[in-house]
Amino acid sequence: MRLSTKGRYAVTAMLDLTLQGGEGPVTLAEISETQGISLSYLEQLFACLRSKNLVRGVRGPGGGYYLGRPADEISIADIICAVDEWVEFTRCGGKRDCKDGKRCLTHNLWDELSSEIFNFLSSINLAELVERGGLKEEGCIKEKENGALTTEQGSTRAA
Amino acid sequence: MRLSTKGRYAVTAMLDLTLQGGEGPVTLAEISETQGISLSYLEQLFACLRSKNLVRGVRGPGGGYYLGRPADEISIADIICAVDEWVEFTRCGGKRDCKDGKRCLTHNLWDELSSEIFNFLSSINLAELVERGGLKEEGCIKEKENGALTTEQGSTRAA
DNA sequence: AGAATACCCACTTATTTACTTGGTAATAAA
DNA sequence: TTTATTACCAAGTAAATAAGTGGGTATTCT
Repeated sequence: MRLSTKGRYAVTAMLDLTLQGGEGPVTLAEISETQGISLSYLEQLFACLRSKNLVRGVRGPGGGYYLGRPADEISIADIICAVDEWVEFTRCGGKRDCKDGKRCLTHNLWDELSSEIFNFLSSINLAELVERGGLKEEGCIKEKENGALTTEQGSTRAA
Repeated sequence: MRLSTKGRYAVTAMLDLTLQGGEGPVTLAEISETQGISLSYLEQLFACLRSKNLVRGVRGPGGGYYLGRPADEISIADIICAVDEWVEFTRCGGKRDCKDGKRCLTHNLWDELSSEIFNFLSSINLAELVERGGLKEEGCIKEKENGALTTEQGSTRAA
């Protein structure tokens, strides 16, 4: 499981694409400007996204990028997987001794936690995010009563 | 939001601690051996965990580490926050022009997604993980027929 | 023809991971 | 009291990754 800023960049860019996508293709230059991501880095990210058919490029003047399929068919997990490798590394998989069971247990636990997060991210798609203008609306996601939500320095958000 | 292998190491080590914790303190050497993490790297991770009172060290022969509080009061988010910095960087926070709204919108969307993941990780504690030997059991998390996740209501899982 | 765009690749730099080395401090047991 | 065992500490190195640069080529619209 891996969820780094790289994946976040990709999600942010895809959100931008979804928001502006109705009016024809969106150029990387626009996204670069809007989101403050370097153009060439965006190109690299979009090369990944394109290879997974999450976006479709159109060359020439007036060109740019479309979503590769409807926004409600692109999950956050799709995007992060495309750029983030997401390698499920269990070192015990083959080479090392894992027959005592103890090590495998914690590994299994982590693996399941990992796939749990994956399923969660898979259950959210771009259309939902954009429709709601966020996640806060009823029915989808509720804030905790303690208001433990995003802040710039969130290290004190623990329960 | 950040969820790297560093946090995974910490969670794995804490799981190991929870599993073996009943029989007195657990040494870092044991965890290092069991989990295949270098001793000094573990020391660094545990320095972070200790500073947040997630673990308690006992020096001298027969020493080692205990959990800092009951396993059902330590969430996965607690652990990851302790070692992973978890800085919520929204560049638009102050300096750059963010009045056109477009950029802020995608940033807000991401921020809320980020805190959603945070809440999810906050809702899982070590005791649950160990009790169930995993997450798949009924009662905690149910899979929908389509494979997406369901929670009791909304997405704020009962912790 | 020329400009705008995607597309491509090889490189650099900065940051983070993961590990190493070489210690000091406390404490249980010999 | 000595010694071994552990936590604790700090300053590094090495490797991986993230992020950005610079130089192109290929399409396609005007």
